[in-house]
Amino acid sequence: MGRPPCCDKIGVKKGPWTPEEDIILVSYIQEHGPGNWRAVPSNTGLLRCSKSCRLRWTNYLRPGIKRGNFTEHEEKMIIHLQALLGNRWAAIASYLPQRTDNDIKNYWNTHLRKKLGKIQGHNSESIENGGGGGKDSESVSKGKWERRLQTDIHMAKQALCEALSLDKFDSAALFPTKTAPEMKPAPSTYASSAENIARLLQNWTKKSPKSMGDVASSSESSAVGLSSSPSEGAMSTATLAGFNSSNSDSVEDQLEAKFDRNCVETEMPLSLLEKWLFEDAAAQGHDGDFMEIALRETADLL
DNA sequence: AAACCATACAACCGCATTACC
DNA sequence: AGGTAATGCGGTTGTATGGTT
Repeated sequence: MGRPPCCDKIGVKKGPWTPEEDIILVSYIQEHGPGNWRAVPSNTGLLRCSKSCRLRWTNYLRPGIKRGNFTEHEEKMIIHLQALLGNRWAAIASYLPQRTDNDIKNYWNTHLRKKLGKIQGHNSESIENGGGGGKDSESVSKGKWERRLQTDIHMAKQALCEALSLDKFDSAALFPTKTAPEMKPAPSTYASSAENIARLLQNWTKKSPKSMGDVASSSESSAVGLSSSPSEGAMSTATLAGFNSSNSDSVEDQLEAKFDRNCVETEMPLSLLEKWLFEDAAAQGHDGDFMEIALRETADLL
Protein backbone atom coordinates (compact mmCIF):
# COMPACT_ATOMS: atom_id res chain seq x y z
CA MET A 1 0.00 0.00 0.00
CA GLY A 2 1.62 3.15 -1.18
CA ARG A 3 0.88 6.61 -0.04
CA PRO A 4 -2.44 7.84 -1.43
CA PRO A 5 -2.12 10.75 -3.82
CA CYS A 6 -2.95 14.18 -2.47
CA CYS A 7 -5.65 14.43 -5.09
CA ASP A 8 -7.09 12.22 -7.76
CA LYS A 9 -5.12 12.89 -10.91
CA ILE A 10 -8.11 12.73 -13.23
CA GLY A 11 -9.40 16.16 -14.14
CA VAL A 12 -6.67 17.95 -12.24
CA LYS A 13 -4.95 20.61 -14.24
CA LYS A 14 -1.20 20.88 -14.12
CA GLY A 15 1.36 23.27 -15.42
CA PRO A 16 1.60 27.05 -15.32
CA TRP A 17 -1.17 29.01 -13.70
CA THR A 18 -3.20 31.40 -15.80
CA PRO A 19 -3.98 34.92 -14.58
CA GLU A 20 -7.62 33.94 -14.30
CA GLU A 21 -6.77 31.09 -11.98
CA ASP A 22 -4.58 33.39 -9.94
CA ILE A 23 -7.38 35.89 -9.59
CA ILE A 24 -9.85 33.23 -8.57
CA LEU A 25 -7.43 31.92 -5.96
CA VAL A 26 -6.59 35.35 -4.61
CA SER A 27 -10.23 36.32 -4.52
CA TYR A 28 -11.04 33.24 -2.54
CA ILE A 29 -8.19 33.70 -0.09
CA GLN A 30 -9.06 37.36 0.22
CA GLU A 31 -12.47 36.30 1.37
CA HIS A 32 -11.66 33.24 3.46
CA GLY A 33 -8.03 33.66 4.33
CA PRO A 34 -5.26 31.16 3.62
CA GLY A 35 -5.73 27.70 5.04
CA ASN A 36 -8.05 24.76 4.58
CA TRP A 37 -6.47 24.20 1.21
CA ARG A 38 -8.37 21.01 0.77
CA ALA A 39 -11.54 23.02 0.33
CA VAL A 40 -10.08 25.54 -2.09
CA PRO A 41 -10.42 23.62 -5.36
CA SER A 42 -14.00 22.57 -4.69
CA ASN A 43 -15.04 25.98 -3.41
CA THR A 44 -13.45 27.92 -6.23
CA GLY A 45 -14.02 25.54 -9.07
CA LEU A 46 -10.32 25.55 -9.82
CA LEU A 47 -9.19 22.37 -11.51
CA ARG A 48 -6.12 22.25 -9.35
CA CYS A 49 -5.19 20.09 -6.43
CA SER A 50 -5.07 21.67 -3.00
CA LYS A 51 -1.35 21.36 -2.86
CA SER A 52 -0.92 23.24 -6.09
CA CYS A 53 -3.15 26.02 -4.78
CA ARG A 54 -1.17 26.29 -1.57
CA LEU A 55 2.11 26.32 -3.43
CA ARG A 56 0.93 28.92 -5.87
CA TRP A 57 -0.15 31.10 -3.01
CA THR A 58 2.94 30.72 -0.86
CA ASN A 59 5.45 30.99 -3.67
CA TYR A 60 3.90 33.55 -5.91
CA LEU A 61 0.70 35.29 -4.89
CA ARG A 62 1.21 35.80 -1.18
CA PRO A 63 1.60 39.46 -0.23
CA GLY A 64 5.03 40.59 0.84
CA ILE A 65 6.92 38.65 -1.75
CA LYS A 66 9.76 40.52 -3.34
CA ARG A 67 10.67 39.44 -6.80
CA GLY A 68 13.46 40.24 -9.16
CA ASN A 69 17.18 40.46 -8.63
CA PHE A 70 18.72 39.61 -5.32
CA THR A 71 20.71 42.37 -3.69
CA GLU A 72 24.30 41.91 -2.70
CA HIS A 73 23.27 41.84 0.92
CA GLU A 74 20.69 39.16 0.30
CA GLU A 75 23.22 37.16 -1.64
CA LYS A 76 25.74 37.32 1.18
CA MET A 77 23.14 36.34 3.70
CA ILE A 78 22.12 33.34 1.63
CA ILE A 79 25.69 32.21 1.19
CA HIS A 80 26.47 32.41 4.84
CA LEU A 81 23.20 31.01 6.03
CA GLN A 82 23.62 28.13 3.64
CA ALA A 83 27.04 27.50 5.11
CA LEU A 84 25.51 27.52 8.54
CA LEU A 85 22.21 25.75 7.97
CA GLY A 86 22.82 23.72 4.85
CA ASN A 87 20.03 23.27 2.35
CA ARG A 88 17.34 24.17 4.83
CA TRP A 89 15.78 26.66 2.53
CA ALA A 90 12.76 27.35 4.64
CA ALA A 91 14.99 28.24 7.57
CA ILE A 92 17.10 30.46 5.35
CA ALA A 93 13.99 32.06 3.90
CA SER A 94 12.80 32.92 7.39
CA TYR A 95 15.70 35.36 7.57
CA LEU A 96 14.76 36.89 4.25
CA PRO A 97 11.03 37.31 4.80
CA GLN A 98 10.42 38.88 1.43
CA ARG A 99 11.84 35.87 -0.39
CA THR A 100 10.33 32.44 -0.62
CA ASP A 101 12.27 29.30 0.08
CA ASN A 102 11.65 28.24 -3.48
CA ASP A 103 13.08 31.50 -4.74
CA ILE A 104 16.17 31.19 -2.59
CA LYS A 105 16.63 27.57 -3.56
CA ASN A 106 16.40 28.44 -7.23
CA TYR A 107 18.77 31.32 -6.84
CA TRP A 108 21.22 29.13 -5.03
CA ASN A 109 21.03 26.38 -7.63
CA THR A 110 21.27 28.66 -10.63
CA HIS A 111 23.55 31.45 -9.48
CA LEU A 112 25.33 30.98 -6.21
CA ARG A 113 26.35 27.35 -6.44
CA LYS A 114 28.00 28.05 -9.73
CA LYS A 115 29.60 31.17 -8.44
CA LEU A 116 30.95 29.46 -5.35
CA GLY A 117 32.02 26.49 -7.39
CA LYS A 118 34.16 28.73 -9.51
CA ILE A 119 35.62 30.39 -6.46
CA GLN A 120 36.33 27.10 -4.77
CA GLY A 121 37.84 25.69 -7.93
CA HIS A 122 40.07 28.68 -8.15
CA ASN A 123 40.84 28.45 -4.49
CA SER A 124 41.71 24.76 -4.47
CA GLU A 125 43.86 25.34 -7.50
CA SER A 126 45.87 27.95 -5.71
CA ILE A 127 46.04 25.76 -2.63
CA GLU A 128 47.34 22.90 -4.71
CA ASN A 129 49.90 25.11 -6.33
CA GLY A 130 50.95 26.93 -3.24
CA GLY A 131 50.19 24.49 -0.47
CA GLY A 132 52.73 21.74 -0.12
CA GLY A 133 52.04 18.05 0.00
CA GLY A 134 49.67 17.47 -2.86
CA LYS A 135 47.95 14.79 -0.80
CA ASP A 136 44.21 14.44 -0.88
CA SER A 137 41.66 15.07 1.81
CA GLU A 138 42.72 12.00 3.75
CA SER A 139 45.87 13.77 4.68
CA VAL A 140 43.99 16.62 6.26
CA SER A 141 44.40 16.22 9.94
CA LYS A 142 41.45 16.09 12.26
CA GLY A 143 42.61 19.26 13.91
CA LYS A 144 42.68 21.11 10.63
CA TRP A 145 39.27 19.84 9.70
CA GLU A 146 37.81 20.88 13.01
CA ARG A 147 39.45 24.26 12.69
CA ARG A 148 37.97 24.73 9.25
CA LEU A 149 34.55 23.68 10.44
CA GLN A 150 34.82 26.13 13.28
CA THR A 151 35.84 28.83 10.82
CA ASP A 152 32.79 28.13 8.74
CA ILE A 153 30.54 28.37 11.74
CA HIS A 154 32.24 31.55 12.86
CA MET A 155 31.82 33.06 9.43
CA ALA A 156 28.18 32.18 9.31
CA LYS A 157 27.65 33.61 12.76
CA GLN A 158 29.41 36.78 11.81
CA ALA A 159 27.28 37.15 8.72
CA LEU A 160 24.19 36.73 10.81
CA CYS A 161 25.41 39.27 13.32
CA GLU A 162 26.09 41.67 10.50
CA ALA A 163 22.72 41.07 9.03
CA LEU A 164 21.02 41.53 12.36
CA SER A 165 22.82 44.73 13.14
CA LEU A 166 23.43 46.09 9.66
CA ASP A 167 21.50 49.16 10.41
CA LYS A 168 18.31 49.70 12.29
CA PHE A 169 16.30 50.40 9.22
CA ASP A 170 17.39 47.31 7.46
CA SER A 171 16.90 44.99 10.35
CA ALA A 172 13.55 46.51 11.07
CA ALA A 173 12.55 45.73 7.54
CA LEU A 174 13.91 42.24 7.85
CA PHE A 175 12.43 41.47 11.21
CA PRO A 176 9.46 43.74 11.51
CA THR A 177 7.71 42.20 14.47
CA LYS A 178 10.41 40.52 16.44
CA THR A 179 12.90 43.33 16.60
CA ALA A 180 10.40 46.11 16.49
CA PRO A 181 7.02 44.75 17.43
CA GLU A 182 5.42 48.16 17.46
CA MET A 183 6.43 48.82 13.93
CA LYS A 184 4.00 47.88 11.24
CA PRO A 185 5.50 47.28 7.81
CA ALA A 186 4.75 50.14 5.51
CA PRO A 187 2.26 49.32 2.79
CA SER A 188 4.84 50.12 0.20
CA THR A 189 7.25 47.62 1.68
CA TYR A 190 4.87 44.75 1.41
CA ALA A 191 3.45 44.29 -2.01
CA SER A 192 -0.10 43.11 -1.90
CA SER A 193 -1.62 40.31 -3.85
CA ALA A 194 -3.39 42.93 -5.87
CA GLU A 195 -0.06 44.30 -6.92
CA ASN A 196 1.21 40.86 -7.76
CA ILE A 197 -1.82 40.19 -9.87
CA ALA A 198 -1.68 43.57 -11.52
CA ARG A 199 1.94 43.02 -12.42
CA LEU A 200 1.11 39.58 -13.65
CA LEU A 201 -1.65 40.91 -15.83
CA GLN A 202 0.65 43.55 -17.20
CA ASN A 203 3.11 40.90 -18.25
CA TRP A 204 0.31 38.83 -19.59
CA THR A 205 -1.01 41.56 -21.86
CA LYS A 206 2.50 42.07 -23.19
CA LYS A 207 2.57 38.50 -24.43
CA SER A 208 2.15 37.61 -28.05
CA PRO A 209 -1.32 37.07 -29.55
CA LYS A 210 -0.56 33.39 -29.82
CA SER A 211 0.08 32.93 -26.15
CA MET A 212 -2.92 35.08 -25.41
CA GLY A 213 -4.96 32.68 -27.42
CA ASP A 214 -3.53 29.80 -25.50
CA VAL A 215 -4.36 31.41 -22.23
CA ALA A 216 -7.81 32.25 -23.43
CA SER A 217 -8.44 28.70 -24.43
CA SER A 218 -7.11 27.40 -21.16
CA SER A 219 -9.27 29.85 -19.30
CA GLU A 220 -12.23 28.46 -21.11
CA SER A 221 -11.56 25.11 -19.60
CA SER A 222 -11.36 26.60 -16.14
CA ALA A 223 -14.54 28.47 -16.83
CA VAL A 224 -16.23 25.11 -17.10
CA GLY A 225 -15.22 24.44 -13.56
CA LEU A 226 -16.46 27.85 -12.57
CA SER A 227 -19.84 27.30 -14.04
CA SER A 228 -20.77 25.23 -11.05
CA SER A 229 -20.61 28.29 -8.87
CA PRO A 230 -21.80 31.34 -10.76
CA SER A 231 -21.51 33.63 -7.80
CA GLU A 232 -17.82 33.05 -7.59
CA GLY A 233 -17.48 33.69 -11.26
CA ALA A 234 -19.09 37.03 -10.74
CA MET A 235 -16.85 37.67 -7.81
CA SER A 236 -13.72 37.03 -9.76
CA THR A 237 -14.89 39.19 -12.61
CA ALA A 238 -15.51 42.02 -10.23
CA THR A 239 -12.16 41.47 -8.66
CA LEU A 240 -10.51 41.43 -12.02
CA ALA A 241 -11.90 44.88 -12.67
CA GLY A 242 -10.58 45.94 -9.31
CA PHE A 243 -7.14 44.57 -9.99
CA ASN A 244 -6.94 46.13 -13.37
CA SER A 245 -7.31 49.53 -11.84
CA SER A 246 -4.13 49.24 -9.87
CA ASN A 247 -5.08 52.06 -7.54
CA SER A 248 -7.96 50.24 -5.98
CA ASP A 249 -6.96 51.22 -2.48
CA SER A 250 -9.95 49.65 -0.89
CA VAL A 251 -9.04 46.23 -2.17
CA GLU A 252 -5.45 46.67 -1.16
CA ASP A 253 -6.43 47.99 2.22
CA GLN A 254 -8.60 44.99 2.75
CA LEU A 255 -5.78 42.74 1.72
CA GLU A 256 -3.34 44.56 3.96
CA ALA A 257 -5.67 44.35 6.91
CA LYS A 258 -6.43 40.74 6.27
CA PHE A 259 -2.90 39.64 5.72
CA ASP A 260 -1.15 41.71 8.36
CA ARG A 261 -2.41 39.28 10.91
CA ASN A 262 -1.10 36.36 8.93
CA CYS A 263 2.22 38.04 8.39
CA VAL A 264 2.56 38.58 12.10
CA GLU A 265 1.64 35.00 12.77
CA THR A 266 4.19 33.70 10.35
CA GLU A 267 7.15 35.76 11.44
CA MET A 268 10.43 33.94 11.73
CA PRO A 269 11.38 32.02 14.81
CA LEU A 270 14.33 34.18 15.57
CA SER A 271 14.74 33.71 19.26
CA LEU A 272 16.86 30.58 19.23
CA LEU A 273 19.40 31.82 16.76
CA GLU A 274 19.39 35.29 18.23
CA LYS A 275 19.99 33.87 21.65
CA TRP A 276 22.80 31.77 20.35
CA LEU A 277 24.39 34.70 18.59
CA PHE A 278 24.11 37.08 21.48
CA GLU A 279 25.29 34.56 24.04
CA ASP A 280 28.15 33.65 21.82
CA ALA A 281 29.02 37.24 21.11
CA ALA A 282 29.20 37.84 24.83
CA ALA A 283 31.37 34.81 25.43
CA GLN A 284 33.55 35.49 22.43
CA GLY A 285 35.61 38.58 21.87
CA HIS A 286 38.99 36.88 22.16
CA ASP A 287 38.99 34.99 18.91
CA GLY A 288 37.64 37.85 16.88
CA ASP A 289 40.89 38.19 15.03
CA PHE A 290 40.68 34.66 13.80
CA MET A 291 37.19 35.31 12.53
CA GLU A 292 38.17 38.56 10.95
CA ILE A 293 40.83 36.85 8.91
CA ALA A 294 38.39 34.26 7.77
CA LEU A 295 35.86 36.89 6.86
CA ARG A 296 38.39 38.93 4.99
CA GLU A 297 39.31 35.85 3.01
CA THR A 298 35.70 35.29 2.12
CA ALA A 299 35.22 38.91 1.18
CA ASP A 300 38.24 38.71 -1.09
CA LEU A 301 36.84 35.66 -2.75
CA LEU A 302 33.48 37.26 -3.33
C1' DA B 1 15.42 31.96 -40.35
C1' DA B 2 15.96 27.82 -38.00
C1' DA B 3 18.04 24.63 -35.00
C1' DC B 4 20.36 23.99 -30.97
C1' DC B 5 21.87 24.98 -26.35
C1' DA B 6 21.97 27.16 -21.80
C1' DT B 7 19.70 29.42 -18.26
C1' DA B 8 16.09 30.78 -15.02
C1' DC B 9 12.30 29.83 -12.58
C1' DA B 10 7.58 28.02 -11.78
C1' DA B 11 5.54 23.95 -10.55
C1' DC B 12 5.39 19.14 -9.19
C1' DC B 13 6.52 15.01 -6.38
C1' DG B 14 7.06 12.51 -2.45
C1' DC B 15 8.66 12.21 2.22
C1' DA B 16 8.51 14.33 6.91
C1' DT B 17 6.24 16.61 10.34
C1' DT B 18 2.37 18.51 12.73
C1' DA B 19 -2.42 18.90 14.10
C1' DC B 20 -6.56 17.01 15.09
C1' DC B 21 -9.89 13.52 16.33
C1' DA C 1 -1.90 6.40 22.16
C1' DG C 2 -2.83 5.65 17.54
C1' DG C 3 -4.61 6.83 13.08
C1' DT C 4 -5.56 10.07 9.56
C1' DA C 5 -5.58 14.41 7.25
C1' DA C 6 -3.29 18.64 6.47
C1' DT C 7 0.66 21.10 5.84
C1' DG C 8 5.74 21.94 5.36
C1' DC C 9 9.81 21.13 3.07
C1' DG C 10 13.64 19.88 -0.13
C1' DG C 11 14.76 17.77 -4.41
C1' DT C 12 13.67 17.44 -9.07
C1' DT C 13 11.44 18.26 -13.43
C1' DG C 14 9.31 20.90 -17.14
C1' DT C 15 8.99 24.81 -19.84
C1' DA C 16 9.65 29.46 -21.46
C1' DT C 17 13.08 32.51 -22.96
C1' DG C 18 17.27 34.34 -24.71
C1' DG C 19 21.66 33.62 -26.87
C1' DT C 20 24.61 31.33 -30.21
C1' DT C 21 25.78 28.90 -34.29
